[in-house]
Amino acid sequence: MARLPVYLRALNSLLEAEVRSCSSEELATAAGVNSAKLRKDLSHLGSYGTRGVGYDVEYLRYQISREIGLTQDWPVVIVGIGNLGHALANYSGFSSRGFRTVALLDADDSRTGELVAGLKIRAFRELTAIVHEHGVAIGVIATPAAAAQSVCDQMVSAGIRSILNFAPTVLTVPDGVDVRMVDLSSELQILAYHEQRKAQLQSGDAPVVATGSEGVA
Amino acid sequence: MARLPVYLRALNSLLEAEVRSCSSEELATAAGVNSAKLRKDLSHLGSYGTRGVGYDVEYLRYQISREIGLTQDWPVVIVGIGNLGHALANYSGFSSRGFRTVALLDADDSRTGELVAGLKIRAFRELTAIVHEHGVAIGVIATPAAAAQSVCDQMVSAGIRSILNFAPTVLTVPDGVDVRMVDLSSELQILAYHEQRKAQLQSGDAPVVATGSEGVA
DNA sequence: TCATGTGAACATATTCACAGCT
DNA sequence: AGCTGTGAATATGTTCACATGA
Repeated sequence: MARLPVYLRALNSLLEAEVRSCSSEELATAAGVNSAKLRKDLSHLGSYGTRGVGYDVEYLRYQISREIGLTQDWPVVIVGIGNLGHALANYSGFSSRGFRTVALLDADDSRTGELVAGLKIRAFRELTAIVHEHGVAIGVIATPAAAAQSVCDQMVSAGIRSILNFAPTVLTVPDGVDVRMVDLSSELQILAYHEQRKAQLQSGDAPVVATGSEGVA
Repeated sequence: MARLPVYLRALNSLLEAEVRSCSSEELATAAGVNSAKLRKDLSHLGSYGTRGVGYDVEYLRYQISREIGLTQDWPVVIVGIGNLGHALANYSGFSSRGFRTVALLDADDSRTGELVAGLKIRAFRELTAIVHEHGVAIGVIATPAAAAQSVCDQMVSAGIRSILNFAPTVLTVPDGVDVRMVDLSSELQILAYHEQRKAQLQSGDAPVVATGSEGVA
């Protein structure tokens, strides 16, 4: 189900190109997946295609939006307005998809009142009041790692049950709370791992199984 | 293998807490995974544990670092110095793990020379020269979606074979080039999906299979 | 005739449970 | 006695290939 947003984006760009209808093959190519996988994914939502024809782009786009829950409004709070929090607050991809940033919070009171992306930074202690006032269900953590678990705990007691965590630390949460972690450094590490493999192959090394330090025996 | 960075982070925090040795159970808890999975993952790298005892934290940390390729230096270029590129340039999690940002590039020439995170922004056209000069193998794309494919193509022809893409668009690359995509808005959408499910369950709705529009029959 | 939707085959990933080593 | 490393069992995900229906 993590692929639905990708399909949605592909459908949006087809719509921009004024494509009205498409086959699973076309949409799969645009989304960068195999067409059988796309059809199986879509068949879980219902039968929104027409055999022999394909999918109606606009109709399918609406159905996927509805399935994801984008037909409703999602108020979001962002905690930790450093460089990353700043970037997230300004990120247009959130607001354009039904996510509405209702507050920016920072533990550093000297920053309270500072204007970022059209919103005034508020004190972290206002969290609970803001969550209740706006019915916030999703919280974004962009603090340093050391603060993240505490911020998370307070989000959970304020009633937030979905958390997007950019701090490089594992968060512990009660059952019923979802956390998604985005670790920028892990992504680079995974690339480095593959890059290293490619470099080894190219330099003609045999795939290394032994460490080279065992020798004798 | 996407979990190795997580294990590495867990080992680093154990080291900070001056823990010398740990069991698979402890490390798995710290990393937020099942202990059997952790042991199986580690066994792919080699036998770095001691039966009846556990793992030496420092030794295992080194072995994982080496496996990922963090014992070598990885020069990185970041293209697109908007809010996100700015945040990435300042992100300490990169530099602290062997990744060295050697250049910040932006297509907007009016920004050339501007100082960000201690580096001067340079013109995008310098890409190839920079890649060759520093032996850059990893490129980060933080441009708007519309520019991403073109930036990607030029990275590839400059010799970059690993790309971290923050632009919300699917990139097409030749064989042998790795792309990892980080889509901030997709992450929120996935949370919204689960949140919607939780709300439905709580309000006592039966899981909806039919659309409600078929009626008669 | 054509492309969807889907069972069946295949592949990959996770978990269990215990043999083997310290 | 205790914890790793791993085969076997299970679960999940992907791809194939074709019956089905517009």
